[in-house]
Amino acid sequence: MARISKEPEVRKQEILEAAVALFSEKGYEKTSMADIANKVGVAQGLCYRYFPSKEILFDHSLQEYAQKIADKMIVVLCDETLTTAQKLERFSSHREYENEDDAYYNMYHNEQSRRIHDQLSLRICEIMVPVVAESLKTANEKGEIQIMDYETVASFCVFGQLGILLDSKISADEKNKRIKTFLKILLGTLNK
Amino acid sequence: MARISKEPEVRKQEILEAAVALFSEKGYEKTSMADIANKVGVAQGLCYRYFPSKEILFDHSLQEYAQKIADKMIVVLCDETLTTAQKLERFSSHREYENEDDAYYNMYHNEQSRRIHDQLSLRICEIMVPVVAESLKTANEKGEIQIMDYETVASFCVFGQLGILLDSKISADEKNKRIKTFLKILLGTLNK
Amino acid sequence: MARISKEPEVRKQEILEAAVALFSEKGYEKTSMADIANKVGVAQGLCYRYFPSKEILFDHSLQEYAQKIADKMIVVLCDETLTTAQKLERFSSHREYENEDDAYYNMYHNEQSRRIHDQLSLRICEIMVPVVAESLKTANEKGEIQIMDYETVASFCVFGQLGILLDSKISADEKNKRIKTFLKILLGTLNK
Amino acid sequence: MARISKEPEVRKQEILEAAVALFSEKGYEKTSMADIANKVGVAQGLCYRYFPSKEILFDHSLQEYAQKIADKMIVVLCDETLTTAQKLERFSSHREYENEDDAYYNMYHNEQSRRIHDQLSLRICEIMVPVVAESLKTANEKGEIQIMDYETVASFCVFGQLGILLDSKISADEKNKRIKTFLKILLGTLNK
DNA sequence: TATGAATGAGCGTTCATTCAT
DNA sequence: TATGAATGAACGCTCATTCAT
Repeated sequence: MARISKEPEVRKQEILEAAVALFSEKGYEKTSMADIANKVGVAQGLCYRYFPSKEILFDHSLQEYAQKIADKMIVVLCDETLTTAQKLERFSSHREYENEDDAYYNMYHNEQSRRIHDQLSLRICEIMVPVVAESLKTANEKGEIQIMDYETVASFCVFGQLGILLDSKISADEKNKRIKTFLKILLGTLNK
Repeated sequence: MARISKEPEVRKQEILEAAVALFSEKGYEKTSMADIANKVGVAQGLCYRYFPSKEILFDHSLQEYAQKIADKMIVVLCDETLTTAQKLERFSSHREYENEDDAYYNMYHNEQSRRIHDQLSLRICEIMVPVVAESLKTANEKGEIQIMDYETVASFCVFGQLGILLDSKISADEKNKRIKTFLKILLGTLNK
Repeated sequence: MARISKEPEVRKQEILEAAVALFSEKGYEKTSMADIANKVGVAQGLCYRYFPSKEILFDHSLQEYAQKIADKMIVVLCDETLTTAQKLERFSSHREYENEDDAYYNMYHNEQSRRIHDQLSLRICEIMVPVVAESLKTANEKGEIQIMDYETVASFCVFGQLGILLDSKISADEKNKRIKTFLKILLGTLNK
Repeated sequence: MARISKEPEVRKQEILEAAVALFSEKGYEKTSMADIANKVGVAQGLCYRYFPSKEILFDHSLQEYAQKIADKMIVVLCDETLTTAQKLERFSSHREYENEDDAYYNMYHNEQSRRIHDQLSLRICEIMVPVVAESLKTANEKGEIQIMDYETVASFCVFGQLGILLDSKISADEKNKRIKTFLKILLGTLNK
């Protein structure tokens, strides 16, 4: 086949994107390196130039996706024009972070890949905790709220949402409502 | 080889136990059905009499283990001789639920099997939420605390701990302290 | 389970019937001894009391079925009230030998089991040749037709139909017509 | 092991030839993909690059062999230097189409593989019927014989031989004689 | 005669990875 | 940098058959 050379960085990213899409669609085991190479339109061997093993490629994919979702959340959190209350409002509306258009959408909605979904959720939370902690600290300094252990509170605020978000029996609207209400009370009453 | 017949229920449990042990030790992919059969001391094919596929055996294992850990937690939660404060005290001391003696110990401590660890943690939380909700309701009726949406609060209390528990950079003692402190404040201040 | 003893002959027949049904439905390889035992409602081991191996059970099944179909054909051939022409008429109407009600019907109509179909067709032909030869001899003696080598003629008459019968592109009516027409001419013109 | 790359077409053919040889020798079930790969001197997995399953490889083998035998027959049928009588003469001498030297020889002579033999015979017949029909048509136009439904006559001529050819109790010479004699009479007397 | 849990060998298939080109 | 044919090891799974009861 015609041999198309590209900038290494570009190729690497292409492979990563394809991997994310396929892992999210079919899960780790059901996705083969051949599938990924195929999707990129590239020889199997090439993937090994950029990622030494499937395992490692998978880890990068997970990180890539988690970071991508987290980045969207961070934009809201760091928007200095919003009050903490407003941030909460928007933050708990999880739908903003997903987009039917991009390759990542499936991961949240394909029951087939629950395993990946679980891991991904945890990775996103891990990324978010320090960011939220920082955000709480700033709010605290502004006098909006007063708490002592930012890390712990942030951790509860972030991971605490998982139970509700992962529960497929609750509607999206209900999820928003519950999370928002709870966080408001929690952060509000934590004021001394 | 000498042929040893057992009650189906017994055999099934034997296989399940071996599966739990091995999956927790080496992870899903690195554990083969042959490994499991070997550990039980039984022909490989026999496993398929009781579990139609490795996937299904794995799901049962996960459930089995999650339930086992959860059961230990539930004992504390339902101990009517303890006050809510005491429950919190003991509850946040996670070590009680693990036991170096049993086959399950590895799962929490083998970095090799983080994937399983993640899933397991989530499954345990899922089991605990309704139990905790019930517990909160009881406490509420006793007048110890006053909250409105037990489910949501329970969900945050349970899943909220994950961030701290899964963080390998925090010592066990520190974990206990942070969780206990946070929950005390949360449940205390939630009183109207 | 309740242990139901039956006359050996009856049991053997039961197993044979179940085997015929399943082999015809799913083919040799896709049918397991367990399937057969299940269908009879009997323990797997029991089948081995009556048939020493699956291979042998299969051979018996094929023979059983071929004989069953052949028997129906033979009835027509041996009906002394019919003339040779009439026999031809009815004989070529293959549908008479199949019956949607019985377990055997599938074999002719399940594209999945072409392999078995092929073998079965040949076995039926093998059974029919000597019978047809005898029939031709009788007709000859009556002066209806005159031929020399009954065996050869019978063989051609019987196997010669296969090409038409096995051709899925020809309708049943057309098959009848072609076979009847050909045989009429052949047998008619063989008169000296 | 030393890695020897070949043109896909070449490799595919190699595998096909090995498959034909082994299937014919030991039958479908007794031949494993490992056997085939071994015979080619190649990794087992490679076979799956060219044939997605054993089943499909088998079908191709059958077709390959049937076509090979049929091709030899067709050469005779299409030899314009022979009269129809001569063709019959040579045609019925089946031995010409088999060759102890080639890998295919066993198939006809190994009682072990009767199943394959049966299927193969039918496949060959299917290939031959239209060719023979065409040949009859040509002969007809030359005025040598006169018949109406080439297809039907061809089908009887071809499939009709099976009973005799497959009968292991008849010697090869006797088979020739019977077939030749019958066909001569049949085709001769079909003239109007 | 009948059960059905247990055996054990083998098979088809997959796939991460390598390497000659 | 890129190809893709080839490797080879392992794995999940099936199943005919056995045997203690």
